[in-house]
Amino acid sequence: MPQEDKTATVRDERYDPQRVESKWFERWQADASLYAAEPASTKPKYYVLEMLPYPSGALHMGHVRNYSIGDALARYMWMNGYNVLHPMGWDSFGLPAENAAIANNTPPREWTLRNIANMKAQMKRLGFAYDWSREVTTCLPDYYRWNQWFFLKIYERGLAYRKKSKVNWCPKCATVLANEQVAGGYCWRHEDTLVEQRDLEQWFLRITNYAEELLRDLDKLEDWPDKVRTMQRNWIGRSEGTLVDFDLGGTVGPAGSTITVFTTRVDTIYGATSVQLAPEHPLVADFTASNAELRDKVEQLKAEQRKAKESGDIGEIEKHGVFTGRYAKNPYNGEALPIWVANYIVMDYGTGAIMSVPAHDERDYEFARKYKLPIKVVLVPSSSDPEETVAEPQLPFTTYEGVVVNSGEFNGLDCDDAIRKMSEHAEKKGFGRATVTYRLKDWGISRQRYWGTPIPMLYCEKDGIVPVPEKDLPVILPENVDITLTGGSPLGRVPEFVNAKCPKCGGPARRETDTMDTFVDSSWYFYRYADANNDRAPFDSKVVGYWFPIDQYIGGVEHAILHLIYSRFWTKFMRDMGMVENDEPVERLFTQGMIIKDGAKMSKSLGNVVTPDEMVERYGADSARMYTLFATSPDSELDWQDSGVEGVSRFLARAYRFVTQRPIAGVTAPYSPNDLTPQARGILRKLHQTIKKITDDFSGRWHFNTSVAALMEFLNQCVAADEIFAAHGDNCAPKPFVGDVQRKFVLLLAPFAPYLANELWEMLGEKENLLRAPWPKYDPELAKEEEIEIPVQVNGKLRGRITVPADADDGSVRERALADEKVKATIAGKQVVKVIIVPGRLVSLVVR
RNA sequence: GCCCGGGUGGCGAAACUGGCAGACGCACGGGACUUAAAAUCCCGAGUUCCGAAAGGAACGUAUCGGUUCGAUUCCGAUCCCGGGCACCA
Repeated sequence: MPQEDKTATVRDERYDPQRVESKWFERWQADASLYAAEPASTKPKYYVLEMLPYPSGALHMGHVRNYSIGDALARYMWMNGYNVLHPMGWDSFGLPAENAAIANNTPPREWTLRNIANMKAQMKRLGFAYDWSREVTTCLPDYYRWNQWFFLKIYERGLAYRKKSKVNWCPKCATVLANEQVAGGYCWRHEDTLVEQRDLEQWFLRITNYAEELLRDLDKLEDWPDKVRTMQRNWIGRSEGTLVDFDLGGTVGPAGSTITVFTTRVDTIYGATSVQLAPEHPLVADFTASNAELRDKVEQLKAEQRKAKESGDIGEIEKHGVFTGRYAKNPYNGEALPIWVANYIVMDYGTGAIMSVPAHDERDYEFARKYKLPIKVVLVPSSSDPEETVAEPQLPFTTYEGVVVNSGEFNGLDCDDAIRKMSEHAEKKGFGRATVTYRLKDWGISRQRYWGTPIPMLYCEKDGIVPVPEKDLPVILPENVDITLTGGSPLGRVPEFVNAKCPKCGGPARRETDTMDTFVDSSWYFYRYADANNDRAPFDSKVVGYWFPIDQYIGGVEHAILHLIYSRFWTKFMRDMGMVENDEPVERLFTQGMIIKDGAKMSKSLGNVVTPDEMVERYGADSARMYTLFATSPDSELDWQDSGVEGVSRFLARAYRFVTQRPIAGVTAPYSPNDLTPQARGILRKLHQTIKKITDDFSGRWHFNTSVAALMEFLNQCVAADEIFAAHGDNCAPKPFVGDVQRKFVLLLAPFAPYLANELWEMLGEKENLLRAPWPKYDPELAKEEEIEIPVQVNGKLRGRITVPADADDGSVRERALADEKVKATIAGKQVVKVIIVPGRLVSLVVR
């Protein structure tokens, strides 16, 4: 029989991943529709998404890990009958392309597209099942034109505005630097040049309009990691407090001028002994106008603060301050408080001005001690004993568990009441009001860079700021721009780009030369996947309505804040525009751990990098992928060990042999488990336990490391039953049984090692695409153990083991336990006080 | 300083709801096959102690304490590692 001959030839062949993988690679290359999502389907939809990479040149192992998780899930969902959307794209604008262009004299576009081609080839070689017909490349006009379109919509709705704002400026480069290009306050290219802060006109998006909703809706994201939700909550930084106006008494500015301070502890305001201003506070300039000495001191404070901020330790700045010689009136008690300028007060939180209450604030206490300012107690610990005289609290006393004293009409209130009543009082009298502040700032999107989306705005001498009309989009990013020159936005040096006509008056106008932050690109790219080739709109709302929200998003935790907040913001504003119906883009989020090796994060500078290419070459894609899943659970840090890849590779070779030594092709007749030998029944039982285990892992905790371990256990048991699976094993187990075991094993392997699984699937005579083959179902009856071993504890210590039928009742288990020789010896001469039986798990005896 | 994770054999790890700690893999030791090696297959193994052996005992999940018949798991305190935020008023 020809069939037998074929079996004989494969049997001696060793598992050669290169041969197997190149064969399937070629086939998959030829079939573009293989992983295509169906536009309309009666199947339930499933949108699985992995964070798109920046095309830096080559994939690293972190990518392989990320994408192996998503790919396993996508394949599993396909096999479970879902219409799966599993796309990929390129976050391809950004600074490295410009740096590379300068270093290699290659235009950013060319450099980027070359990298994309290389990384796409790597992804294909790794066997990731992406629908490439939906590929999104953010640096191409058919994508970024929609960034521009969105910008116009945002501007129309008043959510984009222009404001002066501080940027990093290197005087030697004569250009703006991104934060990442500033190291310890110095320029990255000129290590001896201090970076300055300059005021530049920049475009901002009003994300703060959504601060409250972004915060509130975090509660809805139950399938996001708590860690990410907490990080976002902190980032938004909602804080309730009170604004209070301190009258300047006409000493400066027009009569009636005030300083507004923000405080969360208005209950302590009677204890304020000074007012502290940030060095950047606008009033400071007025105070120093006629006092050169004071001005110098303030400049010094400013410099100290800037330096501390840049080097990231504003938290440890040594507190300095200077008295301005002016006073402000505390509206609650009329006290005149000295106004100071201090280096630890920052302008970009609250109002840049605080009231200083040394007795009840750590920082104010420290400052007051240093400069010998008065310390006034207005809060004492609430005592359970009303007779007890008011204790002098240990200073500074900063908790909310206190009672207000020395505070006029508010004496005796506890903190929460005092805060409420004193805010109301201020409001009634007109010198203050309760307020909410956020740490979240509006999103500055202007970048003085070349390689980004041009902001579609014009400046006309007559008409001022004029948006580019929608019909003129896209504003194409010009090529052949010299970006090696220094001095502001590179686009500003391209006259053909800058010089334009005002769409209103037809007169000369100047184009905006800044480009957009690349986080704009990644804020909505996943909507584009749903309708990637639409040339009339960013996407069709109906199509997006079908696919959204994203069922599962997978990526690194490093994007927990910026990318994921901007994305949520973008979704909310698109919803308000009527473009989408979902409030949130992502239903479930998974953040995988990073990869370390030899105790440190894998990085080129540390020289501990393992590349996907070398892994694929040495072990094949299946082994490399499966190892990233096997080494540890996906959410943990992965400690890379080359020998671990070897282990997985050995397992795959065993799996190959397991099927090829006796491939039962095309035999699918039913068989009765009752006709099997005990050993074969054991295998069948283990098979169904393994199906359950892996199915549970996919629907639950995603501990794919234990899924792979379960496959290994199963295979080990099969290998031990050699006579069943060896050639000519017919008299040990019937063919239908062997074929059934082999097919199900291959199906279980498919999400983790797609190349090998497809090869074995074909070898078993299957013609149908493995992705469309149904995921095996486990049968609880077949998975059930007949006999189980139960430990017996005496006074909490393990003293014996008994073997009982799986369905034994408590009475017989108890009898067995007490009859066990070792147990009997231990409890001899003692009285059994209590017997605890946990069905199927253990017996615990308490004796005296 | 505050908020999250985490600490288990020689190594990577597992243990889902409080129920046999160390599954699975690596490395290691022994054996089979081989002229030999590689590959493969089988067996062993937490530590310490007792025993010639079969076998047995004690200890053991960062440290100390608590709850419980029983704790890697729950509670309290401490130490260490990683991440996030940080004079945020």
